[in-house]
Amino acid sequence: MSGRAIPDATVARLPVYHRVLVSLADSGSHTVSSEELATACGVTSAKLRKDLSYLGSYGTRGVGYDVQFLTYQIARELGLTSPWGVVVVGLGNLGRALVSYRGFASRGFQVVGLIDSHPDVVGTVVSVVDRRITVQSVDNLRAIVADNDARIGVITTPADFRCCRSRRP
Amino acid sequence: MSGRAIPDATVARLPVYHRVLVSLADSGSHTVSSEELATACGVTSAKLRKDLSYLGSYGTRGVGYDVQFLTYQIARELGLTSPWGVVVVGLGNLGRALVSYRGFASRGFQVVGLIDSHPDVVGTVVSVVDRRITVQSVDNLRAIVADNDARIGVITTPADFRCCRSRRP
DNA sequence: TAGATTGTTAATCGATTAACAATC
DNA sequence: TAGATTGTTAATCGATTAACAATC
Repeated sequence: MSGRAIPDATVARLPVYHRVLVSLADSGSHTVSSEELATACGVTSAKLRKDLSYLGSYGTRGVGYDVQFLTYQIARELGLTSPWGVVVVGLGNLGRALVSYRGFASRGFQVVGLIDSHPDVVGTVVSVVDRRITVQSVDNLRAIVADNDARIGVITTPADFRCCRSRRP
Repeated sequence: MSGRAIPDATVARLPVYHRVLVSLADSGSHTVSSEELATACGVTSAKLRKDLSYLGSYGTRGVGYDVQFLTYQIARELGLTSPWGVVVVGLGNLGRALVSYRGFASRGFQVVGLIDSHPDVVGTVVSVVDRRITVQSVDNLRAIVADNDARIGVITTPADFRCCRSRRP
């Protein structure tokens, strides 16, 4: 099953299934049928079973799916089992608000680098959820990304500044 | 052409075409070929022409499309020619920041109502871009929506509060 | 075993693509 | 007219659906 490509339309629905499964687990469900899960996700049970079949055979005929196990398998497929590294560029009000937001960590994102252009800000230490990170110059961006395998960049600079820089690279 | 249903996949791409056309107009283009526009939108020219053909025949063979005219036709199809009414519920920091954000108005949204639960806030007048609107109680929500033909509700209340209310309707 | 539910099949449906006639 | 580009056709490709054999 690992060699086959999963259809785009299926991949697009996996996050929905994952979210609904997490909330099912929160409300105490241990097992769920394709019919129940499909209804909760707003799709048909046939489509849901077809989608899940691309991941593998994780259900039990006559019983349904184990909520924990299926949640994990989808998370694994989506690359949610290890956190995604994020670099935040721009530590104004918005940037500082974002890095202290605990919702990122709980959803599998981890801030691994902070960048700012202002000399007074570079070198300062900022609290990021459970750690403290030193703000660095944009000159170090490439190294930060490489060292931490960062995959996502969040740009929280003023709009006009962003504009300026992209026109004078 | 007005009777036929436009495929979902096409409708999903129209906002992209619209945005790119607006920026082409900003940069002074008067005419654009399907090849140029498609490249700028990240699709193939065949797909673009097929998509546009569902709206009508708005191009000129041998020449291309008039940027202004095509922009307008897509805007009309998307219902962007008259603003969408928005009601904002919750006038804390986030709600107040949103209603004063000029980006909504320039993108075809118009705040037509403000709701808050706090008795001290109800009855106060808030500046909304170019007008001033009186904050009302949630009891008036239905009337506000009906009177202004509001189509979008933005809920900017604390998460736990939102939770509470949905469990005790 | 009997009932329930999955995983898969095959048919249908919708979207994409390449090619080109129409035509400015 | 000659060159360019649209709008449309028909073939291909991918997604959805309903049905049901497999099996817990």
